[in-house]
Amino acid sequence: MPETIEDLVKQAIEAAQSAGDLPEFEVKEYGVERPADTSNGDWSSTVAMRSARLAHMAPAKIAQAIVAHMPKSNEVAKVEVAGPGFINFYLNASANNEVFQEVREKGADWGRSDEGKGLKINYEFISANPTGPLHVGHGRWAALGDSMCNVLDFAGYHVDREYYINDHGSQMDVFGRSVQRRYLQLEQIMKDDGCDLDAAHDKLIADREAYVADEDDEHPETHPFMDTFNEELGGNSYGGDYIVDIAREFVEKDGDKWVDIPVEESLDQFRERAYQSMLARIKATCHEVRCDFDLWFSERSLYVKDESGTSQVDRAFQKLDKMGYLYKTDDGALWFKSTAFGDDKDRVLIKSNGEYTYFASDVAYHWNKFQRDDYSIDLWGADHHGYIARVTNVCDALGYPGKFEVDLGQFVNLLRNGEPVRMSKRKGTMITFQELIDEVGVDATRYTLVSKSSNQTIDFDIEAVKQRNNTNPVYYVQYAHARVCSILRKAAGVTEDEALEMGMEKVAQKAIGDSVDLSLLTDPTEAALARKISEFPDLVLGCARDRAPFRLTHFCEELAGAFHGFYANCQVLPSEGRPVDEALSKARLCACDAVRINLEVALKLIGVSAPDVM
RNA sequence: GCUCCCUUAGCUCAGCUGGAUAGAGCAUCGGUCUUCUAAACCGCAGGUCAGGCGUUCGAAUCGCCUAGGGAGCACCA
Repeated sequence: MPETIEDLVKQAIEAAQSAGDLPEFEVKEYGVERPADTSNGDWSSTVAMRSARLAHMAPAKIAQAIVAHMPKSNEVAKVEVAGPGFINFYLNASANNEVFQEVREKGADWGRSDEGKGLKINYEFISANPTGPLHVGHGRWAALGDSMCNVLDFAGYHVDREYYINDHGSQMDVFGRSVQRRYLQLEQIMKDDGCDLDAAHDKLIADREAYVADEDDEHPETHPFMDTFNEELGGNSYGGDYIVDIAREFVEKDGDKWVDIPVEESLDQFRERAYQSMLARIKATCHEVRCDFDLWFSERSLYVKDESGTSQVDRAFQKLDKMGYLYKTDDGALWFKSTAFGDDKDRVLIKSNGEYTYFASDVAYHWNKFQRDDYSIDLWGADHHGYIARVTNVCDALGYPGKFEVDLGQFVNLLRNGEPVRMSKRKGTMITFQELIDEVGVDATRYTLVSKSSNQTIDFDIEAVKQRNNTNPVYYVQYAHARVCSILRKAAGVTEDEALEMGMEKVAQKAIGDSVDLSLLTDPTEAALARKISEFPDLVLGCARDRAPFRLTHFCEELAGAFHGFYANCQVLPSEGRPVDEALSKARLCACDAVRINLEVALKLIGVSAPDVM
């Protein structure tokens, strides 16, 4: 429809110019948009105001000249000049309502486009270390990243979803040693107390709880195991309960097999198997929140030597070196000339002790991405913003300028009844993302986490998001969907079970039939519904372009609101005391079905379910 | 000191790449179910868009400055 309006304006201007009512000038933008207020029409053009300077005429005069030469159209009922020079278009009812049938024809593809023309985008997100469970912040990246990928896919891009596993650095050893220590403690307790594994496990957890509760370390006698654990690992350890849980898996599988083996000899076992266990938990959580990846990329793989004896990191360095972007300092460290691209300082790739930095991996990793995809987007937490310049610069240096983008997300504050949930990294206390979704549910969690602009910090109040009432927008939207389904079932004369079996598509078809006269829909709430639905394709494009999936939640609420308003104002099915003409009823059912489809499509994009019954 | 994000109604936030009288939801108050799901609808009230200067036909939106809040400035990952 915006194209139609733009075309009409274009023709009108040309006609006005050849008639001599307007001077010759070049139009850059026709400024076709939807007025915020419906009383200003269905579509509007600001071309007159935009052209005032070029035409040397008052905007209102230009607008009048354009309107005077406006060609007739079957779809436009009225064109008016308003305000300082707006040209407002009022569509006739049937043109406005056609969108209901259009949605039904397109079904799950309503709003899909090929705007991206299949450009291959690599979208990397979450990428949490495999040394601990996901927390709420990661949950936000899951909700945001997955929704963003859905939107990009829907807008015609080819999206590769990727999780980068930081399984290479020294934190992996720390992780392995932590599990190893806990394993030895479990075995020790079982031996000393003569108890079973459950009791030993409970003892360690209780010891940990005492440690966490003992804020100023005034009662060390209540947590001897935690203190020994910290002491033995020199404070370089992971303390969370999950470490004990993983250690427990070792006891279950291997018994006391490792007790008398030197710790350095069993470390590989503990590190590797604990890693796999943790990764499996992370994958399970991601899957549960409907966030699945195309590739779990291992950082280690970048260091594996091929037949030629070089790794991906080696080859990436060679490439940079050939272009003159690397240099060594006397202490043996290897540097990337990030300042050549405007960074504050150069960045270390290999430390003077010979170890590779995290950045070294990232160089090879991003190079790897560009060999597979056309464009790379990383979703990072706001605390990593200082890291953007060096990676961007390395992508430039590798020959991919303008192909790398970072989307930053601000943090999540976890609250309960308005009070901050206390978490201590030192003490290893936190609420995991898994615990969060267990408590509040996937739908409410995802909806809440995606519903705000990514550069806004979120206050996630557990008790508020748990509320199953009108204070929670996710249920407002889902309720609208369930209501629509209920009407369609009733119209088709099928039960909930039958509908489940048939699918709502067929239920709707049975209820509506083939011939529908949409021009019967003349109520303002019906017009509002059509208008809201017709905004959807443009909205999806905007979400993709601006990396702003949160707008979908606003759309869902607006569409649900438009539907509830329509429902209250317009009887769909005839009932006692409220007769409805059969043709009108069918037309309204058609509108209902379009709402159903659009809500399903929009909710699916943000990974939230659309229940048929509530 | 430098970099990034934020500041809009009592609260939580929109405002779609500068447009018409700045909008929702929640909370408060007042109405609406014997009738298609009241998890809903309708209505009242609520604002110096943090402050200032500038850009122009037009600024919550763009630029500069100031104030306040958050995050980051590693040979950690």
